Amino acid sequence: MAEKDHSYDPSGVEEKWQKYWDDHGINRFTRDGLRAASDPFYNLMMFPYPSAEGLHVGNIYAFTGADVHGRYQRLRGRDVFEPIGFDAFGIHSENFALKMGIHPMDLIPKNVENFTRQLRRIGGMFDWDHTVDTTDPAYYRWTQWVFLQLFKAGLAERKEAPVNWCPSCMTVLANEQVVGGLCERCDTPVEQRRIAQWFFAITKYAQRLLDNLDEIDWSESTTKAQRNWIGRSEGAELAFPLVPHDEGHDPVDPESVAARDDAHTIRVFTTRPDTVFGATFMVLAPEHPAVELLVTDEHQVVVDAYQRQAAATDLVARQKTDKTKTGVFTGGYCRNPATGEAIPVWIADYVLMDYGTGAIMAVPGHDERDFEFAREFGLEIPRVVAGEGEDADTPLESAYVGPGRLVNSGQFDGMDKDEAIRAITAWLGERDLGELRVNFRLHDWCISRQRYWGPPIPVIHCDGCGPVAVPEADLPVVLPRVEDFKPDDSGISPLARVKEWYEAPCPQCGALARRETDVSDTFLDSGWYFLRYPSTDSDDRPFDDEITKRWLPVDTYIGGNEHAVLHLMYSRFLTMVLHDLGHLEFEEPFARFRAHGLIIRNGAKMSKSRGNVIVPDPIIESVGADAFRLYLMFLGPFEEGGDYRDEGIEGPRGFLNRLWDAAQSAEDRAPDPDVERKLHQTIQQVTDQIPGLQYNTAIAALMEYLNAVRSGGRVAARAEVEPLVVMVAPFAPHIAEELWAGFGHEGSIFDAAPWPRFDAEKAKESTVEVAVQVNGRLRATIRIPADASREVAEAAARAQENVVRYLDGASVRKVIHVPNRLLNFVVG
RNA sequence: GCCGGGAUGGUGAAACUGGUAAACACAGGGGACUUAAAAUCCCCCGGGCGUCACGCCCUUGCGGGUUCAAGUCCCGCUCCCGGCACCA
Repeated sequence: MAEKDHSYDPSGVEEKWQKYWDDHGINRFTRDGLRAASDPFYNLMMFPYPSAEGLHVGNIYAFTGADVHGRYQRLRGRDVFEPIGFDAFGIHSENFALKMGIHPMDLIPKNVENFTRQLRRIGGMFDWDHTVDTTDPAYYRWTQWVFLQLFKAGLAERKEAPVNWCPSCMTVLANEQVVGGLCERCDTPVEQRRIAQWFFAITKYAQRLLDNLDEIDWSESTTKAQRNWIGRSEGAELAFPLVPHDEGHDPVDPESVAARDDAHTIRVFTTRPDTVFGATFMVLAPEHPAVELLVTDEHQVVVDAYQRQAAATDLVARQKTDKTKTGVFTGGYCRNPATGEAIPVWIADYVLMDYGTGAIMAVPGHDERDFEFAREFGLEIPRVVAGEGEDADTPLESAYVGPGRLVNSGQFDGMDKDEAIRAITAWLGERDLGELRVNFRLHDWCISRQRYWGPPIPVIHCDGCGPVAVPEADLPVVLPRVEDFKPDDSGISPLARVKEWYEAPCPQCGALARRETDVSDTFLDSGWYFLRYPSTDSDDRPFDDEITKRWLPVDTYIGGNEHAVLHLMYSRFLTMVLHDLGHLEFEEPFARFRAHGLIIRNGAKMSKSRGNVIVPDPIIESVGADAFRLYLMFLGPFEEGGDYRDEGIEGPRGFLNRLWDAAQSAEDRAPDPDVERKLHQTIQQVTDQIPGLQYNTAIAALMEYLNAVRSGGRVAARAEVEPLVVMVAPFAPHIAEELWAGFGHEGSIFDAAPWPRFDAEKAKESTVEVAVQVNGRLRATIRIPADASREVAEAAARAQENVVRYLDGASVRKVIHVPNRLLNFVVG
C-alpha cells in the first residue's frame, strides 16, 4: 500500500494514466482484435465538428455520458469499441475560415489537433487508431462511393427545384437548415432560387422509415420527432377537370363529370374527401404548371405579377402563418366532380408546390385556412358537415373541423364523416376521379451544395452521355486546393472557376466533359461514418464485411436530440439503401439510441453573447478531469440535462478526496457486516442504474456508501473500498486506475473485468423500519424483522404509545399491510 | 396550433409497481481536532404550533376527482424549456 500522507494530485494521476493507456494501447483494437472480439459492444457517440473554440461543455457532457456507459460495459468484461472522429467539412468551417482568412485545409488540422488534445484530457476511452476525419480523402473517397451506390440504384436524381437561397452565405440551404424562414447559420431571411441539384430519393423509403421506428429502442422523444417529420397522412387524391374557356359555367349533372387528359385535370390531395360537396373553389400553388392553361387574358397581368412576387418572396414570408391570406383569381374554372358546379381557380402562396399535388380543393366551411381565404375574398362558405346539435342551416362562425354527419351533400346526407370518406372516394373512383392515397411530409434529400468545403460529387457531365458516374476505381475525386474559395452570388460553386480541375474526359465516350462542381451536404459525410470506424484500416473498401458483421449495428448511440430528424434519419436511410443493395445485413444502424439533455448554467442558457459559457480547460486544470466528469454526471439526470453551478463541483471533488484517503489508509481485515450489507445494496443499485443512464442517482449511492464506510472517522477495510473503486471507475477512470494499482493489481483496471458481483443474501437487511399509519397519517415507525408477518407487524404497531392513542375508542375496520413498508389502520 | 419534456426546500435534485416527501450534494449555521488554516469528523438546516424531549398541523405549479393511502393515477387549467408548424 502507498504511504499514508501521499495526497491526491489529480493532474499527476491523470497524466500518468493517460500516458499508460496510450503506451499500452489499452483502448485500441488491431484489425485482428476487431475480427476476433468475442463479446463486442459498439459504443458510439456523435462525432464533433472541430470548431476553433475547442470542445465546449456540451460536447464533454455528451461524450462523458457515453464514455461512462462504455467503460461500464468494459468493466463487465465486454469488448468495447469506442471511436471518435471529426465532422470537419461544411459551411461552418468554411465560413470560419473565410472570416479568419485562413484556408480550411490549414485551419482544420489545427482544430483537430486541439480537439484531440482535449478529448484525451477528459479521459475518454477512445480508440485513437480508428478515428475518422471526414475531410480526409481516404474517408471521403468512400463518401463518394456511397453517392455512387445511390446513383447507380437510381436513387440519386438531378432535378431543377426551387431551393432556399441564403443571400449572406450565398448558398443553397436544405429545408431543414431554414429555421423559421431564416438561415440556420446566420439568421438572414432566405430567398428562393431555381437550380439543378442532386436529390436522394428518401421519400421512397418513407413508409419503411416510419414502420421500423416500432422495432428500434430509441428515446421516445426522438422517434416521435421522426414520426412527425415523416408526416404520414391518409386521404384521397381527387380529380377536378378543367372547364374549357369557351364552355359555360352552368352546373352539370355530377354523374356526367368525367376525367380529361392529365394536362386538363387538376388533382388535389385531401384528407377530407367527405367535404368535397363543400369545395367551392380551388387554390393552386403559384408555381403550379396548370396555371398557364387556366389563366384568362384579362387576368394574365395580375397572375403574372402574383407569380413573380411569390417567386421572389422566399419560403420565409410564405411560411408565416399569421399574415393575412393573399391570392388572385386566374379567371379559369374547373368542375367539382361531386356537385357538377364550375368552381373558380385561384392561386395563393399558402398552397405549397412541394406538398401533395401543389393544388387543393378549398373547403372553406371545414378548413381553417380556406375559411380565412374565403372571408378575405368574399367567397361562399357552405356547410357540409353538421356536428352535435347542428343542422344543414346552422351558420358557420368559423371552420368546423370536428366529427359529424354530412349535410348539403346530395345522396350522402346523414352519413357519418368517417364512412363518407370511404363512400365518396369510392363513388368518385367509379368515374376515375378519386382514389385513396397516402401522402408524406418528408421531402427528398437535396445533397448539392454550391460551396467549396465538401467532397466533390463524383459525376462528370458529358454533352453526349449526360451525367456519368466517376468510375469507382477513380475515386477519390480530390477536392483541389483553391485559394479563392469564397462563394459569389452567381450561385455556382467556386470549383467552377478551376478549369484545369473540372475539365475531364467522359468516362463513357472519352469526349471532353465537365466535372460536377457542387460538393455534397455534410449530412452525407455523417450519414455513414459509424460504418467506417471499425474498418479504417481497410483502404480498398468502405467497410470490411467480417468486421461489420461482428460489430454492427451499433449497440448504443448517444447524442443530442438536435439531430433527431436530420442526421439520424439520413443515417437510417443510407443504411437501408446499402442493405437493399446487398452491402449490409441489417437495415437499422443504431439498435439503441439515447438523447442526452442540455446543460444550462446557473439557471440560464449558455451563450457567447451572455458571456456565461463554461470553459473546460481551467476547470480540468484545477480540479481534474475525474472531478469534472463526476460532477457533470451528478448534476442532473443525463437524459434531461441539468444546471451547472460552479460551486457544485465541490461535492464530487470532496468525494474523490475522501475516496483517495479511504483507499490509501485501508486495512487488510474482514469487512464490517453492516458496511458489507450496504456495499451489496450499493452494487445492486449502481449495476441497475448505470446501463439505464441514471448516473446522478448511481453517484449519489456511491457517495452514500463512502459516507457509511467513513462514518465516525472509521478506517476502511480494503474489501470495503476496493469494489467502490471499481464502481467509481466509469465516472473517474484515472483515480480508479491509480487506486487499483495501489491495491497491488497489475495492468489496467479496465482489462480486469472486476465489476463486483451482487449477492442478494449479503444485501439483505435483518430488520426493517415500517411506517405505521392510522387513517393514512403517519403515527409511528417500528423496527421489526424483515419479512415479518402481518400479525407480528400489527402487534409491534399496537405496542406504540402514539398508535394506541389513535386507536383508543375507535373500531378498526381494516388493516392494510405492505410487507417491509407500511401498516395502515383504517378506523371509523 | 401540434408533438415532446418539465414545475418538489435557499440551490442542483431524489422518491422502486400508488405505500414514511425532500436521499445525495451545494450554500448557510453550530461544534470537535488544529498555534492557525486547509482537510477530516459530528450536529442543525421546508413552513407553522406545543409544556421547541414525547408530539400536532400544513407543504410537491393551480382547481377538482379516484383510493385506506396520491409528488406518482384520472379530469380540467397555468406557466417554463425544446422541437415542428399555411403539409391540405
